Amino acid sequence: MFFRDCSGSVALSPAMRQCKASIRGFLLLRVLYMRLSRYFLPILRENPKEAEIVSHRLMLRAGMIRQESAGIYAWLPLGLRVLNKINAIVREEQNRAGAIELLMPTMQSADLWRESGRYDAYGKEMLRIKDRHERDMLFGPTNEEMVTEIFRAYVRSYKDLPLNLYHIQWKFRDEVRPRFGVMRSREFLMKDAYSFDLDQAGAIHSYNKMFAAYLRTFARMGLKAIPMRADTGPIGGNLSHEFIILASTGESEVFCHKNFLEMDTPPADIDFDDRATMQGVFDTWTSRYAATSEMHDAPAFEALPESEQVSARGIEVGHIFYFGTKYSEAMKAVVNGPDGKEATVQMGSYGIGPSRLVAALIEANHDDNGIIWPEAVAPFRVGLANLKVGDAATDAACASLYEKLEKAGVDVLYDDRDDRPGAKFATMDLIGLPHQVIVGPKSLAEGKVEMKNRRTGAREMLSVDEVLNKLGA
RNA sequence: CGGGGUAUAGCGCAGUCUGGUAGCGCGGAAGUUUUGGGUACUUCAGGUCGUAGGUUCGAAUCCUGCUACCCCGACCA
Repeated sequence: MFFRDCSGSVALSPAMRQCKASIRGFLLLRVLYMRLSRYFLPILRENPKEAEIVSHRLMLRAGMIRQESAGIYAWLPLGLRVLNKINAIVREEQNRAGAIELLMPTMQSADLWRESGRYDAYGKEMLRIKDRHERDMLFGPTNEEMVTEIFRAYVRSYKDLPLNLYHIQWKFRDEVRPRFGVMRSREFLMKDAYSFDLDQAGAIHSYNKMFAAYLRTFARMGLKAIPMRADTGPIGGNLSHEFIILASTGESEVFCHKNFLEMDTPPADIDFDDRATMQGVFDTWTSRYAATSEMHDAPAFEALPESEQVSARGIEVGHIFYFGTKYSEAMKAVVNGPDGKEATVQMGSYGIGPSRLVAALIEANHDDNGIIWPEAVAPFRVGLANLKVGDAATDAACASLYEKLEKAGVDVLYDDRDDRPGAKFATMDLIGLPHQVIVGPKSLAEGKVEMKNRRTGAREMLSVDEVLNKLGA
């Protein structure tokens, strides 16, 4: 606006002119950015042989990821868009629950881990590296030590509690056998949050807050995640839940009450600061039977009426832990309490794997033709297909639709490639955008375009205005 | 970490047994054709056959070492 106003009468300085030009260039780039002919979407027509499970196959075919080493992947533009959408939801829900984002480094000093005793305990899964000065470093598999170090450096008073710090950052665990694409990779993205409280009651409340936030997070992605009592593994502690989504290709066997599939998730305006409310959420969601095979209690499960038993396979998408003073004690993270005495802080940690979630979402949402993205995480909401590039009327209709959708802030990918209709349909179905707007000379002759719902397959013949209306543009 | 396997064009594969200087399909480029569910045809480009060494007049092919990747199990966000 400012530039348009001054461009007419006022002489611009060279710097201003350059600035204006670069802004115009930026806008132009933004428009071209989502034209398929100018995008980077390396689709594979054939199935890569190494991909055993459907999500891995579809991620490779849809040009979302590329393997660079065993268990190490590059995220291509389409995959990155999904990852970012997931991260955005995770962030919103973490913030809503009172967690605060920071960013810690991937490389850590071994000394930090020697303090907690985990440098030797962690085993070969931890990637150990020496720097040029022969100092022992490591690529972090998790961050309890580092966040505790940061906490103890600054926090001295109980008045600064409770505190929950999180980041979304790449982790490395040198898995013996990475497989299933990004489902079990060595390098993976993790949202890890760490809570600090003065006492156990406070720590339980922090745990419950994350518990509720996780239920909301997964629900927003269209996933029904079931919290299951879990083993704590090398993190330690005695209270822990895994969040599992049911999928036939899941890695673990799970058992639960069928009611989980119908339970309501906490609303957005629930009071995260009210202990009773949070405890209520926790109690409700842990009142029914739910366990992974490691924690399975067969007699208790079989005591349920058979019609209420669900025995299935599941994918772990989140894991939360309350471990008390395991790290704060070893690393001397203490605060002065109201009584003037030093108290060792109570901690918990809370992980979600966004990169794994991408695969899990595909496992839960696909058909023979490809991926079916839930709206909330779709790389683009709308796919606009021009069935006859070069036809003036079709080109004009697409350009107009494209521009209006863009202006309304609708994520749209415009397939303007000079290609056969069949190829475009196949591409759209493969990459799974929720809405397809199909524009060709036949329907256009009647003043209509076709809108197809990827999930239901339902097609409607609509006017351009009706399409814009439906998409909220 | 145990067991099994693979490595030849961007992807999927044949050729290896029986040594003679590399081929098919898809994809890519150019063209003609076609235009509402991966169109057909023509032409073209693209490979030091994972790597190092050995045997041989000659190695993708035979021998040895190494590396990478995949699968099955035991382990894990």
